[in-house]
Amino acid sequence: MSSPPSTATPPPKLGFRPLYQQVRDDFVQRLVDGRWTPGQALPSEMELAAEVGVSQGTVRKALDALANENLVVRRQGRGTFVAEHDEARILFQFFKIVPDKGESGFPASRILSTERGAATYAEAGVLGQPVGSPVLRIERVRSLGDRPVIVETVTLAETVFPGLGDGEIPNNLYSLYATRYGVTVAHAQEKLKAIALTASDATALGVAAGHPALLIDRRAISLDGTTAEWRVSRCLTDAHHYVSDLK
Amino acid sequence: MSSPPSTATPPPKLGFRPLYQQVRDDFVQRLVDGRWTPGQALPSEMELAAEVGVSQGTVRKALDALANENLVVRRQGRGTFVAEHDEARILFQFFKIVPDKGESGFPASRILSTERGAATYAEAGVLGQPVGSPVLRIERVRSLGDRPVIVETVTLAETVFPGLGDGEIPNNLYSLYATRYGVTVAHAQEKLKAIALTASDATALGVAAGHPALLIDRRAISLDGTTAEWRVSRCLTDAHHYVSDLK
DNA sequence: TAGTGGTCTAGACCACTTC
DNA sequence: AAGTGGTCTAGACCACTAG
Repeated sequence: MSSPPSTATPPPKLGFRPLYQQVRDDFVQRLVDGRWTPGQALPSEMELAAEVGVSQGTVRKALDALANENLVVRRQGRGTFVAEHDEARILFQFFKIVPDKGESGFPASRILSTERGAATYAEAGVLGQPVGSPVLRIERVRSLGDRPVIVETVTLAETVFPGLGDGEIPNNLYSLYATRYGVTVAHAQEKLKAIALTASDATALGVAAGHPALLIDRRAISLDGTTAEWRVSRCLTDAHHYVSDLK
Repeated sequence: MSSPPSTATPPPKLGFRPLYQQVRDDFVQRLVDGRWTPGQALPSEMELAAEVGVSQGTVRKALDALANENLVVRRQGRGTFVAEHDEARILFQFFKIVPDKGESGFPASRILSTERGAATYAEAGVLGQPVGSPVLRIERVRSLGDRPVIVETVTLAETVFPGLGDGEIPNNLYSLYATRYGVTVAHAQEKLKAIALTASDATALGVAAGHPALLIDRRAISLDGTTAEWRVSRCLTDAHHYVSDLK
C-alpha cells in the first residue's frame, strides 16, 4: 500500500518536562551558584527570554513559580528581585510562635554555649554527613518581650559552615548562612510534640522542672535540597502558641 | 488652543480587580449556592468561556486559582471536578497527627457524649453567633492503630446544622457538613499549645493525669468565610507528632 | 515619559483519557 | 478519533514605579 511507514515520526514522549520548568531549574541553578545573589535585581522578562531563547510568557511562568517558592519577589513597575532573609521574612515564613495577645516581634537571643563535636549517629543521619564528622552545636535562649520563651539547640555541619562558631553568632542565623556561606534556606519541615521540661531546660526558662513545653524538631532545607541545619526548640506555651494554617 | 479636553476619557482606575478574579468569585458563588456540588464535572474551559463571555485563557486562570485553593481538582484529559471531602483529602489537608514510625491511617472515632446547650461568650465569639444561641457539643476519642490518641470537643451552631445531633454521628464530619448541609470547609486555622492533661482527659486516653499533651485549637472556615466549627483536641504525642511544613 | 510586571486575548500544538 | 486540560507563543493593552 501507499501508507507511509509510521517509523518516520518518533517524537520522544517519555521523560517529558515542560519548558518553563526547565527554565525554572536553570534559574534555581543561578541562585545556587551565586550568579544571582540576595537583593539583586534580575534582568527584565524580555531580556531573560532573549537570553534563554524562549518566549516572554514562558519566562513569566518560570519566575511566577520561583515567586511562589519565596525565592524571588516580584514588584509591579520595579522589577524582580532575589529574596533576602531579612527579619520580616524570617518572622513570617519560619517563626510560628506568637503571643496569645498582642503583636509578635523578632525574638532576642542569648547564647548559652557553643560546642564543637563529632556527629552522632542521629546528627549524621539528619545532616547527611558521615558519623563522627565535625559539627557545631549552639545552645541559646530566645526571649519575646523580656520573657524567656524558647531554649533551642542548633546543630550544623562544620564542613558546610567552616569557622561559624569562631566569631560572634548573630540573632538571625539564616541571614548569616546566606551572606557568608552562600547557603539559602528555602523551606523547612517541623515535627511537634508535647513534653515535660528537663531540669536544665526549666532552669533556663525560669519555670519548674516537668513544666509542659512544645518540642519543635526542625530540619532546614537549602536550595540544593540538602539539610542545612537541625534545630530542636523547647517552647513555653503559657502565654504563647504555635500557629498553623491548613489551606 | 486645539488640545482636546482631557475629560473626554475618564477610565475608572480605582477599585481595579482583574477579570480572572471576578470570574473566580463567580465560580465560588456557584459552589456556595450549590449550583456546583462536590464530585460534579464542570463544563469545559471553552464552554465556560463562552458562557461567561471571556477568553479561554482567563477561565483557565480562574480555575487554576480554585485548584490552588483545593476547591476543584483538574485532571488532564478528563476534566475539572468539584473537590470532595473524602477521607484521603481530609487526611492530607486537615489531619496533621502522624505516627513517629510507619504509615498514617484515618483515625477511628468513639463518641463519648453529645450535648445541646446555650452558646457561652467564648463559643459565640468563635462561631459568630449570639450568646445563648443553641449549640451542639460533641466529645469523642479518636484512635490510631488500636491506641486512643486524641480526645476532642467539637462545637457547632445548631442554627447552621439543625438536627445534626439527632442521628448517628459519622467519623468524617466535614463530609457530612457538605453532603447534608451544603457547607464546604475550605480551610482552617490552628493554634497549638503544650498542656498537662486533666484527670478526665487522661482517663479517656488511658494515661496518668498531668501527662503532657498537645492542645490543638482549630477553627474551620467555610466557603463563605464564616467559622463553621470550633474543635479543641488534646493529643498524646508519645508515639505520634504533628507535622508542619514551612514553605 | 519610559520601563517594569500584570492582564487579556487568540491560536497552535502537546499529553492524557476515553470511546 | 475525539475531547479534555497543559504548554508555548505572540501581541496589545493596563497598572505601577521612577526619574
